[in-house]
Amino acid sequence: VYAYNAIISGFVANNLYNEGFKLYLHMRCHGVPPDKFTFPCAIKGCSDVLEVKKINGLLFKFGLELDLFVGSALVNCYLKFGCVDDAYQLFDELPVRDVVLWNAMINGYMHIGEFGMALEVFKRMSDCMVVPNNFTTTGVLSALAMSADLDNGHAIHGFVIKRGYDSVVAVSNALIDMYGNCKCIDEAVRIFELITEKDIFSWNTVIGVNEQTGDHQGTIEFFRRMLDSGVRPD
RNA sequence: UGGCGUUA
Repeated sequence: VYAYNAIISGFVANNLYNEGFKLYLHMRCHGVPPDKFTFPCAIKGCSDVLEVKKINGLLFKFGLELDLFVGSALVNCYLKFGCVDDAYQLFDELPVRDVVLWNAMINGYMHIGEFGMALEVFKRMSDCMVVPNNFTTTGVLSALAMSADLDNGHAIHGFVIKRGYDSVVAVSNALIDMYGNCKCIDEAVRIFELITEKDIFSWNTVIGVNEQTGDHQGTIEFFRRMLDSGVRPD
């Protein structure tokens, strides 16, 4: 089982979802019992909801129905396929909810365009004394960017500074996107300039934000700086 | 050997 897990995990980590899932089926065919390491990867490898439900039904047999890692993978997968009710029911049944599980709910709602629900879950999470991490923060900021919600965006920005997440590139990138979509171009660019290690997301986002203003010269200038910085355009 | 995040 250890060997199967290692290879399945390798496949899904490299986006070879079908290969990963096929290997999971292969191990089942050969009577190798899967464990709590197998399922999160196998779930990620599922390409349709029926396979996910099949695995979900199997969990009881292995006593893994309350495993947080398996549960998070399921919640994530259900929301990816738009099965909000299944995801919520699972979330509700898990007795212990860690930050990753909350994140899976928030980002799942975001993924299907339910920005209001994403924000609701975020608030509930804080009520439950679970501290949002930088994954949570990037997800919520992205939801606020999509809904151009500057008020909540400002509030989250304050939280980001309080917790020191402003040193995390992905968080800064999400802030740039949020301010950009809220038409606060100067603030977006200010945050961009503060990033010490600008990545491909930083450049793409700031270029997109700047271009919205119709300032083509500025956009070209950002692009030139991007090339100079050694980040390859994609 | 395991689950969640930012642009397009």
